[in-house]
Amino acid sequence: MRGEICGHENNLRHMTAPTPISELASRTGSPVVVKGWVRRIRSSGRIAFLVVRDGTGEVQCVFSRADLDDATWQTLTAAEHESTVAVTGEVCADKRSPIGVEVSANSLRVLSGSPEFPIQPKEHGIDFLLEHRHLWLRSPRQVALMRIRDETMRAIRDFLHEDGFTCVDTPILTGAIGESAGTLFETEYFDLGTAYLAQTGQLYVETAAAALGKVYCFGPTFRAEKSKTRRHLTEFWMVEPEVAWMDSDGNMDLQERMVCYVAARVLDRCQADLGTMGRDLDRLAAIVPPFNRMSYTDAVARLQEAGHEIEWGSDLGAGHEAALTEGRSKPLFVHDYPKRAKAFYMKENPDNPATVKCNDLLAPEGYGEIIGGSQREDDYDRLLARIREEGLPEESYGWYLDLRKYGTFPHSGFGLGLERTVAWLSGAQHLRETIAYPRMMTRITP
RNA sequence: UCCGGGGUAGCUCAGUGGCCAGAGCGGGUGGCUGUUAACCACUAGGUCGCGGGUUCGAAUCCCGCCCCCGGAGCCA
Repeated sequence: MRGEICGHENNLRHMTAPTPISELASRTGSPVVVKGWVRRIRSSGRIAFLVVRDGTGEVQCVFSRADLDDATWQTLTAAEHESTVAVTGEVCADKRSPIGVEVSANSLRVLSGSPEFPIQPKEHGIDFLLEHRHLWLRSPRQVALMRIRDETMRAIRDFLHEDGFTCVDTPILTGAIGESAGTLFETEYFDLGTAYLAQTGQLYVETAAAALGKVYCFGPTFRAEKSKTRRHLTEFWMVEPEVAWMDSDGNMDLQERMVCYVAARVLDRCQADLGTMGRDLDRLAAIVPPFNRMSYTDAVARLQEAGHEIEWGSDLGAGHEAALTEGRSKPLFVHDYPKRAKAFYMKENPDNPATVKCNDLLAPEGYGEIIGGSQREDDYDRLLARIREEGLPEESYGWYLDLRKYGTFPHSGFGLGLERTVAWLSGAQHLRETIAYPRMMTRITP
């Protein structure tokens, strides 16, 4: 452990502690030990190049036959793609290096071999790559995506905490409750019958809003939908803020501020990784307030003018969303959808009872819906009526109805899909690359 | 579930009725070079998804099945 500093073994470990590759540029002329994985090797009769990465960066280590003993030279032949090595040498400035320095090596230890590493520096099919996801993660593009995802999550949490939110974790194992049955994963739960994996934390986080005012949950959610598109996973992460005394307009204000904050943070802190992804940075710089807000009714009118076949009252399809966001550089709010197209808990619009106070946020460039949000129905009788209309099991919603029975209050919230947001910000074409181990209809391993 | 595309070497693919099924990459051996997905030569490597049918002859044509891909629906 960290506290144990005495003992021969720990001293040894300390002595062989490697220098992170990210620090080499500031150590020109110094002797160093670099430990990491071999990305590439080019060896020959007189000189050899070993590109080593360690998670902080990568560096080329140069081995000159004339400067090495026979044993070290022989060892080079055992260094394979993705084997682990310890290289001892001196940091030398070199204009040809992308990081300005390379290591003039005088010794090499192969710590572990890596016979025939499956992933080559070439094109592979997606099925093969997913079958080897545990190894694919080592690729530069995947590393960049994991860092962008990490920064996106940090930015979301930082924004919410700076804004006075408290994180309240909601259960993953639940009884029969959620937006709709039929798309829930089931599992046996002792003597209590069937439990379901949560497809949202919203109903629970609503109750926490009555305790803490501004709250959010952030965790994995599960949808047993038989979706096979680039925009769907069966397990994905969602952040769900919920705010007491906030109406639908305030809800959109909050979404706008959060999305802009996150985009700015990723742009600021992930430039190199966005570069690895080939992302156009101007696209992220354009994500600033305000976002356009369009009512569902206006959206349908626009679509009809553009020749789309859509009736007022039916939900927007992928083609409609693409048409509405085409040519835009910022996300677009579409609000006040027809009641019959949306979930039971959304608050009826007093100005137009056929619609509810809700909104989607559609990302540009075809990334689609990254947020769904609404003001919640806070009237006991109306909510009960909606539960009955939808044919939901009334007895399962007792505690949810209680929230309207004991000191009800207007409140709103939304769910932002992490993977869709990361895909959009990074320019990834498919959600499956934005999470380390994507869960899809046809894949549960590795 | 529906629609479309696909399944040939470890990987990416070419091969649409006719000798023993090919290339590049990767592996192995040797050579060579301040190299950048290095290069050159040699070499090993195949149940052409599975089953049946047509034919003198099937990777190739027909039927059935399985699997994968991404689009729709659904949603974040």
